[in-house]
Amino acid sequence: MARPSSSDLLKIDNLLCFALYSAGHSFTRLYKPLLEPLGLTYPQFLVMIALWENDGQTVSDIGEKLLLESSTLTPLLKRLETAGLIKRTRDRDDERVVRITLTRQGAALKDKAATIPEAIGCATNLTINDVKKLTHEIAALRKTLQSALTAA
Amino acid sequence: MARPSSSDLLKIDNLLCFALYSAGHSFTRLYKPLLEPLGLTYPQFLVMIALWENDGQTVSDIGEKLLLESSTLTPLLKRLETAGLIKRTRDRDDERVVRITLTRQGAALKDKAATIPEAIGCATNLTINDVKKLTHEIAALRKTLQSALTAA
DNA sequence: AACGATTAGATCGTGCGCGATATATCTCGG
DNA sequence: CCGAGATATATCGCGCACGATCTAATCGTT
Repeated sequence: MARPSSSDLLKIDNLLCFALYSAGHSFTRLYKPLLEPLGLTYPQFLVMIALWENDGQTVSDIGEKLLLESSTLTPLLKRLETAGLIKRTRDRDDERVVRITLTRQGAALKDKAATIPEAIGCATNLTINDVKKLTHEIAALRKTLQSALTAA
Repeated sequence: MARPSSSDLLKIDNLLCFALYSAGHSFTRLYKPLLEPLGLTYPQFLVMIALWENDGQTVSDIGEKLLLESSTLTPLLKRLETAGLIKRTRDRDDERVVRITLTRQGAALKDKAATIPEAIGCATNLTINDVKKLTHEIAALRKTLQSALTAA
């Protein structure tokens, strides 16, 4: 097996990072028409999923889960609050902390969202096991990259 | 093997789309300090790679390659032009078309960039073959998703 | 030649996503 | 109890990323 030349490594189609980048955007485009009826953008959908999984998280809890900064989350959460899906309340015991809780509407939205992952799954044209395997591999890669980042 | 329940499917860590989304961002963060000396952002880097591979492409050529719209590319290309890395010129034969060509500086930047993919490759902690395999799988997935999109 | 339809880019408004910085609150040593 | 640091969130500016819309150029048909 030949060692890859630097010219190979600089081809767009050989770059793992570009594959991830473009596949991620493709997913966002695919989700868009499904999320529109719920009034959610794709990142907002991810935040809602995190909350359905575990209500009452703090801003930084969500940030750790989704790998997002407060500068991204604060405006996004304000939009979700304006939409009536969540409430942002300062923690009594520590006024620095903002705790995010689902409103009744926000919690109810979960049922409408329940059908979405299956529809997306179909579009991937992969078996459930292939999806599982790929998800796991990419998540492991993300962990490796993140630890390389925090080490630096 | 049990059929996955809808509650499983709505867990963030089981979502292929989230794995891609977050791993993509992790890559961007990893590239950032390496691209800073070149004066490039990550999407700008991708455009430069496309041009190093094939100089003189049109805006829509680049858009097709990278799956980006003119509304994204036009401002980005203007920034690259301001930075002196490319030139934007209307095609003589068809004045609607804008052709993107590398300046001497833009072409020269390729040498500096050549070391980056290897540094990134190391950080993935994967073998060259694993990277290749994963890249291929994700690219195939992207193609499936995109064809689902254009079909709709 | 002429005009409707198509095409290539550009522009605009909205929503991420982040680094740098600001503000408010808490913690801890003395 | 007080001030120095630490912590949680917010704010700001910049650069994507996209859909909707605009403009200018080209193409096709008559």
